Amino acid sequence: MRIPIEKPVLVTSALPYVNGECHIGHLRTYVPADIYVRMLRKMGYDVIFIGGSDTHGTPIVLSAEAQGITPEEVVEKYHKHFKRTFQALSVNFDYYGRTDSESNHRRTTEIVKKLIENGYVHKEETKQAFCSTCGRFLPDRYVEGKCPYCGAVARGDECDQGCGKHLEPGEIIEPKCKICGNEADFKQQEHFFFKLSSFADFLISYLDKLGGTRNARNYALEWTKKELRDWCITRALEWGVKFPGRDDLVVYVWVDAPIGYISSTEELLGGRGGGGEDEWMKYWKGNKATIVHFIGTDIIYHHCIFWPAMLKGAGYSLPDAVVASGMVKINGGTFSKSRGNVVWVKEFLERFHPDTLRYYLVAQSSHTKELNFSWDSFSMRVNNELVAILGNLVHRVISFAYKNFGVVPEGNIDEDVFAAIARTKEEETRAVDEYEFKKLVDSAMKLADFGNSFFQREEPWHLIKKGDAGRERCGEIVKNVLQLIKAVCIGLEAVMPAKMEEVWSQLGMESDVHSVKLDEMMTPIQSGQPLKKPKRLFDRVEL
RNA sequence: GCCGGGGUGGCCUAGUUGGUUAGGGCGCUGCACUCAUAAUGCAGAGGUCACGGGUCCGAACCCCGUCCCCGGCACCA
Repeated sequence: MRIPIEKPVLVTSALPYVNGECHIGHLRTYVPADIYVRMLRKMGYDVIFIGGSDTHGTPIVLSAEAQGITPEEVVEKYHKHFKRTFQALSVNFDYYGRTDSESNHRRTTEIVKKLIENGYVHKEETKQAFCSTCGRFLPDRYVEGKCPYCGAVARGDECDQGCGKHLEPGEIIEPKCKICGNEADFKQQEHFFFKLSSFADFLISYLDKLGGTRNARNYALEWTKKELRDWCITRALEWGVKFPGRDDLVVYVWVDAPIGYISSTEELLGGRGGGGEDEWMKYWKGNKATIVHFIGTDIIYHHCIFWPAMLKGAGYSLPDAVVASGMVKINGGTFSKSRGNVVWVKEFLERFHPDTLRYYLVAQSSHTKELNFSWDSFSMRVNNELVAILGNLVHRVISFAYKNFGVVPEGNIDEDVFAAIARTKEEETRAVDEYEFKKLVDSAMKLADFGNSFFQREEPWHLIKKGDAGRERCGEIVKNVLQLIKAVCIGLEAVMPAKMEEVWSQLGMESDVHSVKLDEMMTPIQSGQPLKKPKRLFDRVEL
């Protein structure tokens, strides 16, 4: 689906939970989001790109305790880490915020109050596991015991290894705290619930029109067919956004996390432009903008069910599209830190150029499908595609041209060449509309292939030795292939911004490759423009 | 169990409304080329599209049944 060109666009990328380092699984969402934003800008859209760190919740509190530091310090450490990682990978957010910011606390409080005012929140007494050794209430994932039905080991609210039954609070036998290993018991506690059940009809019609990838919509629609249970939106915890009027409760992280999209927009636009402090409302009130969320398939529920219901209940604009990327596997297995089945981005970048990773992440599989990372497939992509097809084309042609002409030679661009470029431009545009980033790179690489084939067929290295006429025809061939390189470069800038900047410079282009529009693929390269001495683009990967 | 996504030559994979010899990549074989990072180009071998039935002039694609793989099943970031 093509989004309307007249409206401003807000693209967000899921907020990383900052209690550990960035691994390549995270990037499956951030890199395509960045590529999408770059492509939209090339296509003439007015876009802002928002991201941020998710900073609240029990895991961060526990992580802090384990390290003997405060939650603030944990958050600070990994927030910086993620921010630096994104910079290193050219994932250029217009604003990268955090959910523990003053403005997010304020916006979350405002929205929760609005939900209460509108009658969407109610109080309930529930049983909650409590560990007296740790002195805290335990979320389900930290409770372990026996299933009352089959006797198997059960966790929290589900008998996950036995009969699979859902367990009501208090049902589990011999509950233990997974943090300290001691016995836990259940206490009565007052909690607040969001009336998700009253949004069922709204969600069905909303999801029906929701753009983005099919997997997100299908999953979410499936849930709406079942009974929607009300959400418990409070936790007995210190670290978080206080529930209005209650000092002992904070809101559940999935309330304040997505609100981070709004508060980050506020922080970005707060003091900007003629719109004054309310500039952000253009994006979040009255459906005046297009909102696109990039997420992983693991959080579809929160973005397609819970979040739109909250926005609707509090009177905010609704997301127009949710783009969900498939999960990353490593060597065919699930991600596991303990088993060492993990690839850390930091270590990756010590060995390889960030653009090779950006390329791999989108070239390896279609966006909504699972991506199975292996070093073998990585080296194959780099050596057979980036080195052999793209790097080689750029290097052989610019080397030849630089040596024999020094500038872009005179000559006309062939019809065939323009036709191939036009076709590529169309394919690339369609790929963006469909959120098929693999098709984007495949299409650009096909054009590079065409360039190699064209150069080979015309044998300019023979022509150059055949007098003035030969030299003239040779120049024309070279100009044609330089035109192809220029077009390939524009399309691939979104995928490999740093590397394409190098190519752009070798071509002797004066403009900024990052702000060039897609239409320029068809603009003839200027004859007489001085070429730069070429350097290799990519090194072969030897494992 | 329920729901979703898959099962296409040795391997990975395209094929969105059914239509001429099922595309591409890796690997493999042969030839050509030397501008280029032993990179490139051209040609070739290799598939009963999981299995069984059905609809149709015609099905990888639609319907029914069977088998196998993966993921989700809610308060877990």
